[in-house]
Amino acid sequence: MGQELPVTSYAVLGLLTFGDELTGYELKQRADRTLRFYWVAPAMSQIYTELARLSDEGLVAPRGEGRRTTYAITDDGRRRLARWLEESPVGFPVLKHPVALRLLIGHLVKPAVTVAMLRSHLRALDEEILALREVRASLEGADAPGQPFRHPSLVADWGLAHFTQERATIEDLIRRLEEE
Amino acid sequence: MGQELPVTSYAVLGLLTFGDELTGYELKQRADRTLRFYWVAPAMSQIYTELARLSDEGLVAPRGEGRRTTYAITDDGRRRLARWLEESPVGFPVLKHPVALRLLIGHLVKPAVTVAMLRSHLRALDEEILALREVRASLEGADAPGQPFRHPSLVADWGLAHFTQERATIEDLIRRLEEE
DNA sequence: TGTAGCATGTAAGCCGTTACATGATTGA
DNA sequence: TCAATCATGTAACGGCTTACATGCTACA
Repeated sequence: MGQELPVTSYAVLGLLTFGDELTGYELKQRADRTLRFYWVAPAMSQIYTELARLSDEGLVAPRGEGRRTTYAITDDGRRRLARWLEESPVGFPVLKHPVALRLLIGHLVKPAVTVAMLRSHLRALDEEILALREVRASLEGADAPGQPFRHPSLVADWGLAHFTQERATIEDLIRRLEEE
Repeated sequence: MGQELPVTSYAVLGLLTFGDELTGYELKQRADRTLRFYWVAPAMSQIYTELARLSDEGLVAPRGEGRRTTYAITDDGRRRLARWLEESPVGFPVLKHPVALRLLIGHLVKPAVTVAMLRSHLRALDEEILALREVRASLEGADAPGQPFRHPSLVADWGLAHFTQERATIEDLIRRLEEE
């Protein structure tokens, strides 16, 4: 016990710090709803792998027999997360942006192809913004300083600002490409 | 020949569409300088793996014997890239943002810890902005519509806007956290 | 009664990293 | 002449995905 865990382990563990205990299945849903915006949405099978590992390390405690096992974070888990936050190096964000990648080599295709791609990305962005707004709305009422969803709501606001700005940039790019 | 390649293959291949031919070593440098901002900076060994694969598929042509082999994109490679741009689904960006992830569970540590992390990220951002500005500056003079670095400069501008906006958001977050 | 959602896993395999290994060339 | 940089690979392995497999429960 005690080796360095992959960041995704901490991410999953972090999802259990909001006062409830969840099944693997529910954890996957929470990850899809929130974590996916700034980390990843691990595959179902990956969630179970993480839960097994976290369990082995005593960072979560399974409860319930047979089908439908829920997991709660332990005191050790909470301490371990806090230590991770305090001591481990943070690292710079990694962005894998297929739209930017394709724009880079836009000289290989007709401008209309690039513009169509950007428009399609705009639609995808709108959907993401909508989904994130819903998440943000669901945190309202418990998002003041000191309340349980304070930090999640800060992150959600950040995400919304990010998407909104990207939306504006894409629109600007379309404009510039169409002028040519 | 002709199976779907991983996106990173296309990314590496794309770096060879700017009129020059490079060694694996030089390709790595170019990736570190530019690709890393919106895709990844593949490890040296990965570059060589990609070059072997692209070579097998006839998308790049090696030139030069023994030590120091340069690679140029072939006509097939250019066609393949164009087809990829036109036909394959684009996919939404994936962001792995350790700062956002840690902010999410900020309730586990003293506010000062979170603020310190954000400040440190601010410094990292400044370095990235500086590096990207240099890249952008190096494209000047060939960045007008129709010129070879038109698209790379569009992407660089986008990246700068993105980092600048993130910088402002982080400063705002620090302000909000310090008010408490 | 049957279909969608809940729930839990195993196996194979790809992508990519780190570590290791080797040697030539250039310039202080 | 010695260190930094250029240059090219191989091996082991970790993280994560996709595909496969199984079965219960709620509800229309």
